[in-house]
Amino acid sequence: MNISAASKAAGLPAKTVRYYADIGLVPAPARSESGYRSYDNASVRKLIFVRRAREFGFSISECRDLLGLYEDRRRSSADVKRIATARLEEIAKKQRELQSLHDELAHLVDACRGDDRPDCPIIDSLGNPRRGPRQAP
Amino acid sequence: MNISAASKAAGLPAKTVRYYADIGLVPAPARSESGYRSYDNASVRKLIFVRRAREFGFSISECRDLLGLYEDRRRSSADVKRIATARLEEIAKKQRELQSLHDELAHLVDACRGDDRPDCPIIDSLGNPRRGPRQAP
DNA sequence: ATAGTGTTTCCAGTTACTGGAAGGTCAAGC
DNA sequence: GCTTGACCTTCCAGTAACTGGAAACACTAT
Repeated sequence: MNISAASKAAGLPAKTVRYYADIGLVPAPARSESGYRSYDNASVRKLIFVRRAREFGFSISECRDLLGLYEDRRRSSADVKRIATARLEEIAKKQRELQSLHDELAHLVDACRGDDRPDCPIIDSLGNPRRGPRQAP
Repeated sequence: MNISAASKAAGLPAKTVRYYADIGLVPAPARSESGYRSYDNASVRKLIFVRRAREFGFSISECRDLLGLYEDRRRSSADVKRIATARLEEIAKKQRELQSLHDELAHLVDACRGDDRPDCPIIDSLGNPRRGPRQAP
Protein backbone atom coordinates (compact mmCIF):
# COMPACT_ATOMS: atom_id res chain seq x y z
CA MET A 1 0.00 0.00 0.00
CA ASN A 2 1.48 3.37 -1.01
CA ILE A 3 1.04 6.46 1.13
CA SER A 4 -2.09 7.81 -0.54
CA ALA A 5 -3.94 4.51 -0.15
CA ALA A 6 -2.84 4.27 3.47
CA SER A 7 -3.75 7.87 4.17
CA LYS A 8 -7.20 7.39 2.68
CA ALA A 9 -7.69 4.22 4.70
CA ALA A 10 -6.59 6.01 7.86
CA GLY A 11 -8.55 9.17 7.19
CA LEU A 12 -5.48 11.40 7.43
CA PRO A 13 -3.72 13.62 4.89
CA ALA A 14 -0.59 12.00 3.40
CA LYS A 15 1.42 14.92 4.74
CA THR A 16 0.28 14.12 8.23
CA VAL A 17 1.07 10.43 7.83
CA ARG A 18 4.63 11.32 6.86
CA TYR A 19 4.81 13.79 9.70
CA TYR A 20 3.76 11.20 12.30
CA ALA A 21 6.61 8.94 11.22
CA ASP A 22 9.05 11.88 11.09
CA ILE A 23 8.41 12.72 14.73
CA GLY A 24 8.54 9.07 15.69
CA LEU A 25 4.92 8.84 16.78
CA VAL A 26 4.46 5.78 14.58
CA PRO A 27 7.29 3.55 13.26
CA ALA A 28 8.87 4.50 9.94
CA PRO A 29 7.32 2.31 7.23
CA ALA A 30 9.26 -0.03 4.96
CA ARG A 31 10.35 1.35 1.60
CA SER A 32 10.00 -0.02 -1.92
CA GLU A 33 13.05 -0.33 -4.14
CA SER A 34 12.44 3.12 -5.53
CA GLY A 35 12.01 4.65 -2.09
CA TYR A 36 8.21 4.73 -1.84
CA ARG A 37 6.79 4.20 1.63
CA SER A 38 4.96 0.91 1.92
CA TYR A 39 2.18 0.38 4.48
CA ASP A 40 0.48 -2.70 5.81
CA ASN A 41 -2.78 -3.12 7.70
CA ALA A 42 -1.14 -2.93 11.10
CA SER A 43 0.37 0.48 10.25
CA VAL A 44 -3.01 1.70 9.08
CA ARG A 45 -4.65 0.52 12.29
CA LYS A 46 -2.14 2.51 14.28
CA LEU A 47 -2.74 5.59 12.16
CA ILE A 48 -6.48 5.24 12.70
CA PHE A 49 -5.87 4.90 16.41
CA VAL A 50 -3.87 8.11 16.42
CA ARG A 51 -6.39 9.98 14.31
CA ARG A 52 -9.20 9.05 16.63
CA ALA A 53 -7.21 9.92 19.73
CA ARG A 54 -6.42 13.32 18.16
CA GLU A 55 -10.11 13.80 17.40
CA PHE A 56 -10.73 13.26 21.09
CA GLY A 57 -8.31 16.10 21.71
CA PHE A 58 -5.40 14.06 23.05
CA SER A 59 -2.10 15.80 22.39
CA ILE A 60 0.63 14.13 20.34
CA SER A 61 2.44 13.41 23.55
CA GLU A 62 -0.65 11.78 25.04
CA CYS A 63 -1.09 9.83 21.82
CA ARG A 64 2.41 8.50 22.32
CA ASP A 65 1.43 7.25 25.76
CA LEU A 66 -1.84 5.82 24.53
CA LEU A 67 -0.15 4.04 21.63
CA GLY A 68 2.24 2.50 24.11
CA LEU A 69 -0.72 1.26 26.13
CA TYR A 70 -2.49 0.16 22.96
CA GLU A 71 0.45 -2.05 22.09
CA ASP A 72 1.09 -3.38 25.55
CA ARG A 73 -1.02 -6.49 25.97
CA ARG A 74 -0.33 -6.56 29.69
CA ARG A 75 -1.06 -2.99 30.77
CA SER A 76 -3.89 -2.42 33.21
CA SER A 77 -7.04 -0.61 32.20
CA ALA A 78 -6.38 1.72 35.14
CA ASP A 79 -3.43 3.21 33.25
CA VAL A 80 -5.67 4.11 30.36
CA LYS A 81 -8.48 5.33 32.54
CA ARG A 82 -6.14 7.70 34.35
CA ILE A 83 -5.14 9.45 31.12
CA ALA A 84 -8.69 9.58 29.80
CA THR A 85 -10.02 10.92 33.09
CA ALA A 86 -7.44 13.71 33.12
CA ARG A 87 -8.47 14.61 29.58
CA LEU A 88 -12.11 14.60 30.67
CA GLU A 89 -11.28 17.07 33.41
CA GLU A 90 -9.63 19.38 30.89
CA ILE A 91 -12.65 19.20 28.64
CA ALA A 92 -14.98 20.01 31.50
CA LYS A 93 -12.83 22.97 32.53
CA LYS A 94 -12.74 24.30 28.99
CA GLN A 95 -16.51 23.93 28.86
CA ARG A 96 -16.96 26.03 31.98
CA GLU A 97 -14.67 28.71 30.61
CA LEU A 98 -16.46 28.78 27.29
CA GLN A 99 -19.79 28.96 29.05
CA SER A 100 -18.95 32.06 31.05
CA LEU A 101 -17.31 33.62 28.01
CA HIS A 102 -20.42 32.92 25.99
CA ASP A 103 -22.75 34.34 28.60
CA GLU A 104 -20.77 37.54 28.97
CA LEU A 105 -20.35 38.13 25.27
CA ALA A 106 -23.99 37.27 24.57
CA HIS A 107 -25.02 39.78 27.20
CA LEU A 108 -22.92 42.45 25.50
CA VAL A 109 -24.15 41.62 22.02
CA ASP A 110 -27.66 41.77 23.37
CA ALA A 111 -27.10 45.18 24.91
CA CYS A 112 -25.66 46.61 21.69
CA ARG A 113 -28.23 48.25 19.47
CA GLY A 114 -26.20 47.45 16.36
CA ASP A 115 -27.34 50.56 14.53
CA ASP A 116 -25.39 53.35 12.82
CA ARG A 117 -24.74 55.25 16.02
CA PRO A 118 -21.30 54.94 17.59
CA ASP A 119 -22.40 54.16 21.14
CA CYS A 120 -21.56 50.51 21.77
CA PRO A 121 -21.50 48.56 25.06
CA ILE A 122 -19.21 45.92 23.57
CA ILE A 123 -16.41 48.35 22.88
CA ASP A 124 -17.12 50.11 26.17
CA SER A 125 -16.73 46.85 28.04
CA LEU A 126 -13.44 45.99 26.36
CA GLY A 127 -12.08 49.41 27.24
CA ASN A 128 -13.46 49.34 30.78
CA PRO A 129 -12.14 46.43 32.89
CA ARG A 130 -14.94 46.76 35.42
CA ARG A 131 -17.52 45.25 33.13
CA GLY A 132 -15.53 42.83 30.97
CA PRO A 133 -14.79 39.12 31.08
CA ARG A 134 -13.13 37.38 34.00
CA GLN A 135 -9.38 37.58 34.29
CA ALA A 136 -7.51 34.57 32.97
CA PRO A 137 -6.54 32.28 35.87
CA MET B 1 6.55 54.54 32.39
CA ASN B 2 9.05 51.80 31.51
CA ILE B 3 7.94 48.53 30.02
CA SER B 4 7.62 46.58 33.26
CA ALA B 5 5.39 49.22 34.84
CA ALA B 6 3.27 49.38 31.70
CA SER B 7 3.06 45.61 31.45
CA LYS B 8 1.96 45.34 35.07
CA ALA B 9 -0.63 48.05 34.53
CA ALA B 10 -1.90 46.29 31.42
CA GLY B 11 -1.81 42.81 32.92
CA LEU B 12 0.41 41.44 30.16
CA PRO B 13 3.96 40.03 30.20
CA ALA B 14 6.58 42.54 29.03
CA LYS B 15 7.52 40.14 26.26
CA THR B 16 3.98 40.26 24.95
CA VAL B 17 3.87 44.04 25.13
CA ARG B 18 6.98 44.22 22.96
CA TYR B 19 5.56 41.61 20.66
CA TYR B 20 2.33 43.54 20.11
CA ALA B 21 4.32 46.57 18.97
CA ASP B 22 6.63 44.41 16.84
CA ILE B 23 3.71 43.06 14.84
CA GLY B 24 2.16 46.51 14.61
CA LEU B 25 -0.93 45.65 16.64
CA VAL B 26 -0.31 48.71 18.82
CA PRO B 27 1.87 51.71 17.86
CA ALA B 28 5.57 51.54 18.71
CA PRO B 29 6.12 53.51 21.92
CA ALA B 30 8.44 56.50 22.27
CA ARG B 31 11.98 55.79 23.46
CA SER B 32 14.06 57.38 26.18
CA GLU B 33 17.51 58.75 25.37
CA SER B 34 19.05 55.39 26.25
CA GLY B 35 16.58 53.48 24.14
CA TYR B 36 14.10 52.34 26.81
CA ARG B 37 10.49 52.13 25.71
CA SER B 38 8.35 54.79 27.34
CA TYR B 39 4.61 54.30 27.81
CA ASP B 40 1.79 56.68 28.62
CA ASN B 41 -1.71 56.04 29.90
CA ALA B 42 -3.22 55.96 26.43
CA SER B 43 -0.83 53.15 25.41
CA VAL B 44 -1.71 51.23 28.53
CA ARG B 45 -5.42 51.61 27.84
CA LYS B 46 -4.90 50.15 24.39
CA LEU B 47 -2.91 47.25 25.82
CA ILE B 48 -5.68 46.57 28.30
CA PHE B 49 -8.20 46.68 25.48
CA VAL B 50 -6.19 44.11 23.54
CA ARG B 51 -5.68 41.87 26.56
CA ARG B 52 -9.38 41.80 27.26
CA ALA B 53 -10.27 41.17 23.65
CA ARG B 54 -7.78 38.28 23.63
CA GLU B 55 -9.35 36.93 26.82
CA PHE B 56 -12.64 36.92 24.94
CA GLY B 57 -10.91 34.75 22.37
CA PHE B 58 -10.66 37.33 19.60
CA SER B 59 -7.71 36.59 17.32
CA ILE B 60 -4.92 39.11 16.85
CA SER B 61 -6.40 39.95 13.48
CA GLU B 62 -9.81 40.55 15.04
CA CYS B 63 -8.14 42.63 17.72
CA ARG B 64 -6.71 44.76 14.95
CA ASP B 65 -10.19 45.37 13.62
CA LEU B 66 -11.62 46.01 17.05
CA LEU B 67 -8.84 48.45 17.91
CA GLY B 68 -9.64 50.31 14.72
CA LEU B 69 -13.26 50.52 15.76
CA TYR B 70 -12.23 51.45 19.30
CA GLU B 71 -10.32 54.42 17.96
CA ASP B 72 -12.87 55.50 15.40
CA ARG B 73 -15.23 57.92 17.10
CA ARG B 74 -17.64 57.77 14.18
CA ARG B 75 -18.01 54.02 13.56
CA SER B 76 -21.43 52.48 13.98
CA SER B 77 -22.15 50.03 16.77
CA ALA B 78 -23.38 47.66 14.04
CA ASP B 79 -19.76 47.19 12.89
CA VAL B 80 -18.75 46.06 16.34
CA LYS B 81 -21.81 43.91 16.85
CA ARG B 82 -21.15 42.05 13.63
CA ILE B 83 -17.67 40.97 14.76
CA ALA B 84 -18.84 40.08 18.25
CA THR B 85 -21.78 38.09 16.93
CA ALA B 86 -19.53 36.07 14.64
CA ARG B 87 -17.29 35.33 17.60
CA LEU B 88 -20.35 34.29 19.61
CA GLU B 89 -21.26 31.81 16.88
CA GLU B 90 -17.79 30.30 17.01
CA ILE B 91 -18.02 29.95 20.76
CA ALA B 92 -21.38 28.23 20.51
CA LYS B 93 -20.06 25.83 17.89
CA LYS B 94 -17.01 24.99 19.97
CA GLN B 95 -19.33 24.39 22.92
CA ARG B 96 -21.39 21.88 20.97
CA GLU B 97 -18.28 20.06 19.84
CA LEU B 98 -16.88 19.92 23.34
CA GLN B 99 -20.19 18.69 24.66
CA SER B 100 -20.35 15.68 22.37
CA LEU B 101 -16.68 14.96 22.97
CA HIS B 102 -17.26 15.11 26.69
CA ASP B 103 -20.29 12.84 26.56
CA GLU B 104 -18.53 10.21 24.51
CA LEU B 105 -15.36 10.21 26.55
CA ALA B 106 -17.30 10.23 29.82
CA HIS B 107 -19.24 7.23 28.60
CA LEU B 108 -16.01 5.37 27.87
CA VAL B 109 -14.38 6.32 31.16
CA ASP B 110 -17.51 5.15 32.89
CA ALA B 111 -17.43 1.81 31.11
CA CYS B 112 -13.76 1.19 31.98
CA ARG B 113 -13.29 -0.73 35.21
CA GLY B 114 -9.91 0.92 35.78
CA ASP B 115 -8.44 -2.10 37.53
CA ASP B 116 -5.28 -4.06 36.89
CA ARG B 117 -6.75 -6.16 34.13
CA PRO B 118 -5.90 -5.20 30.54
CA ASP B 119 -9.42 -5.19 29.12
CA CYS B 120 -10.32 -1.54 28.45
CA PRO B 121 -13.24 -0.09 26.47
CA ILE B 122 -11.40 3.22 26.00
CA ILE B 123 -8.54 1.64 24.09
CA ASP B 124 -10.98 -0.65 22.30
CA SER B 125 -12.98 2.33 21.13
CA LEU B 126 -9.92 4.19 19.84
CA GLY B 127 -8.89 1.13 17.88
CA ASN B 128 -12.39 0.42 16.64
CA PRO B 129 -13.92 3.24 14.55
CA ARG B 130 -17.45 1.94 15.00
CA ARG B 131 -17.69 3.09 18.60
CA GLY B 132 -15.46 6.17 18.70
CA PRO B 133 -16.06 9.91 18.47
CA ARG B 134 -17.63 11.61 15.53
CA GLN B 135 -15.47 12.33 12.50
CA ALA B 136 -14.09 15.85 12.32
CA PRO B 137 -16.21 17.96 9.92
C1' DA C 1 33.51 50.38 42.13
C1' DT C 2 30.46 46.88 42.16
C1' DA C 3 26.32 44.31 42.60
C1' DG C 4 21.79 43.71 41.23
C1' DT C 5 18.03 44.65 38.57
C1' DG C 6 15.88 46.39 34.30
C1' DT C 7 16.08 46.84 29.44
C1' DT C 8 17.59 46.12 24.66
C1' DT C 9 17.95 43.09 20.37
C1' DC C 10 17.95 38.87 18.22
C1' DC C 11 17.46 33.99 17.58
C1' DA C 12 15.25 29.81 18.52
C1' DG C 13 11.54 26.89 20.13
C1' DT C 14 6.72 25.75 20.99
C1' DT C 15 2.13 22.73 18.62
C1' DA C 16 0.64 20.13 15.02
C1' DC C 17 0.65 20.42 11.08
C1' DT C 18 0.24 22.57 5.95
C1' DG C 19 1.85 24.52 1.47
C1' DG C 20 4.94 24.55 -2.10
C1' DA C 21 9.10 23.81 -4.97
C1' DA C 22 12.25 20.73 -7.33
C1' DG C 23 12.84 16.46 -8.86
C1' DG C 24 12.37 11.07 -9.23
C1' DT C 25 8.86 7.01 -10.51
C1' DC C 26 5.18 4.54 -12.55
C1' DA C 27 1.40 3.09 -15.68
C1' DA C 28 -1.22 4.11 -19.75
C1' DG C 29 -1.71 5.47 -24.33
C1' DC C 30 0.15 6.31 -28.96
C1' DG D 1 10.13 4.33 -27.27
C1' DC D 2 8.15 8.51 -25.73
C1' DT D 3 5.13 11.51 -23.56
C1' DT D 4 1.70 12.69 -20.29
C1' DG D 5 -0.12 12.87 -15.88
C1' DA D 6 -0.58 11.11 -11.43
C1' DC D 7 2.02 9.85 -7.60
C1' DC D 8 6.02 9.87 -4.80
C1' DT D 9 10.34 11.85 -2.57
C1' DT D 10 12.93 15.49 0.27
C1' DC D 11 13.48 19.85 2.09
C1' DC D 12 12.30 24.54 3.35
C1' DA D 13 9.14 27.80 5.04
C1' DG D 14 5.05 29.41 7.21
C1' DT D 15 1.08 29.30 10.40
C1' DA D 16 -0.74 31.60 15.71
C1' DA D 17 0.70 33.84 19.38
C1' DC D 18 3.69 33.98 21.96
C1' DT D 19 7.85 32.33 25.26
C1' DG D 20 12.70 31.38 26.67
C1' DG D 21 17.26 32.57 26.68
C1' DA D 22 21.82 34.79 25.51
C1' DA D 23 24.72 38.82 25.20
C1' DA D 24 25.17 43.38 26.07
C1' DC D 25 23.92 47.98 27.69
C1' DA D 26 21.53 51.19 31.49
C1' DC D 27 20.23 52.56 35.99
C1' DT D 28 20.25 52.56 41.17
C1' DA D 29 22.07 51.73 45.61
C1' DT D 30 25.64 50.81 48.52
